[in-house]
Amino acid sequence: MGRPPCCDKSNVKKGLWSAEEDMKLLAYVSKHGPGNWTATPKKAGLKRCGKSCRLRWTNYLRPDLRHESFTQEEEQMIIILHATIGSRWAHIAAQLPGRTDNDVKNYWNTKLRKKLREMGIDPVTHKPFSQIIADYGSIGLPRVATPSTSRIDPSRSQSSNITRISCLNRDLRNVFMPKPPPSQSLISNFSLSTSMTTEMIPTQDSLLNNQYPTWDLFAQIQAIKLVADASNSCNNQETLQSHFSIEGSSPSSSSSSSSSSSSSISSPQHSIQTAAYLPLPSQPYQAQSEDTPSPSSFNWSEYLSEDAFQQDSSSSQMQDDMFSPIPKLDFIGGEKNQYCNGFADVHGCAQVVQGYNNNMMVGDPTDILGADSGNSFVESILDRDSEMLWEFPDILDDP
DNA sequence: AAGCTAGACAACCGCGTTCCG
DNA sequence: TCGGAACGCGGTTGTCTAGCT
Repeated sequence: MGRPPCCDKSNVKKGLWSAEEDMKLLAYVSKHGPGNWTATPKKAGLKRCGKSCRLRWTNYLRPDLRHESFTQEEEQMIIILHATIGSRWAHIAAQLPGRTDNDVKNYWNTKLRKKLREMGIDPVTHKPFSQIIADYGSIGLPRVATPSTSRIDPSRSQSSNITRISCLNRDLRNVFMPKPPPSQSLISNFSLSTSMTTEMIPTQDSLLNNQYPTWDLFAQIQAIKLVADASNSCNNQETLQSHFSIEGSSPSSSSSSSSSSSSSISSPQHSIQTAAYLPLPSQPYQAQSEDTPSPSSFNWSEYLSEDAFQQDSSSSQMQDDMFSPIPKLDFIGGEKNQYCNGFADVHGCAQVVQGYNNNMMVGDPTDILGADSGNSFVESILDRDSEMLWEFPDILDDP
């Protein structure tokens, strides 16, 4: 495809806009309104192509734009949305008043991605790196030939893992995810630990086309709004926990978890699976006290000792629900937006987000990336990871 | 002070989708 | 129904600037 006709002129100016050009465009659009961008540059007296004018207006001159830096709430929103729907910048930006897709995209690329990396979280999958490695090992993907990798020699083991990491993304993308799904974490958490074949993994398109009920894009966005609203309306963490079951970890408790060798820890995988795919409970999730065994609490020992290809009843059910051609969830059916018309529906959708909150945003979810509480957020993730690695040092080797 | 580098942000490019005659 | 134009989107590149050596 060639250049659009409007941009096919050799005398079209490119590059940064001058103040004079901005004034001309602003004056014209203010008078005539946005639209008909092909004719705009000529009528406004600009030597620009229409596309460039539209972009300038959309990304910079529009009066409803906010030009100040992103707030923590916005950061959190972006991260959650990115984990949920991937790099759909326009959709993400639509949830952030006054922000453009370009703003969000740039902010993600320059700030948030780096931030997550520094926290040890893969910005693509939103999973801790070590968990990705564990997943990678647990499914027995062909490993890169490294001469006599030792289970005992940590340095060798480490280099082996690095080797794995280096090809992990490629393998995951090419073998399991031909096209990255909206949230690779949610999909891969499920798929990589079960016997599902690649054909069973929903594609991005199928998810967005409502073939899988909990993935309706609009529903997710509504859900995210709900969570955000709830977060804002909650004055303290306890209240929030009672609403959304922020499991276990106040900032103080998260650090203590690493010192014990308890074998029962929450699995990011399991919780997210539950949040994303299990049929909806009729009641909102209840906050669990630390003494009370939680239905969603998870035992890595049991999990890891299981045959990787043997399904327990819950995961089978989960799989049934997720991949049944006819959706089983009660609220399924009808128009796209119908999914989230009522609270129950929104609540169901919100579980996707809740899963993320449970596992990623322990601590104050409204303050996940702030300098003050960032440690609790990161520590809790890394604590769980290091605990897992401590308990199962071989997990990164052959399954 | 000059050169270099990384970060931030603006703008462009290419492609897919939608609109319209 | 079809084809071209317009639009929208995501990825990429270009430019400016602050900080460092």
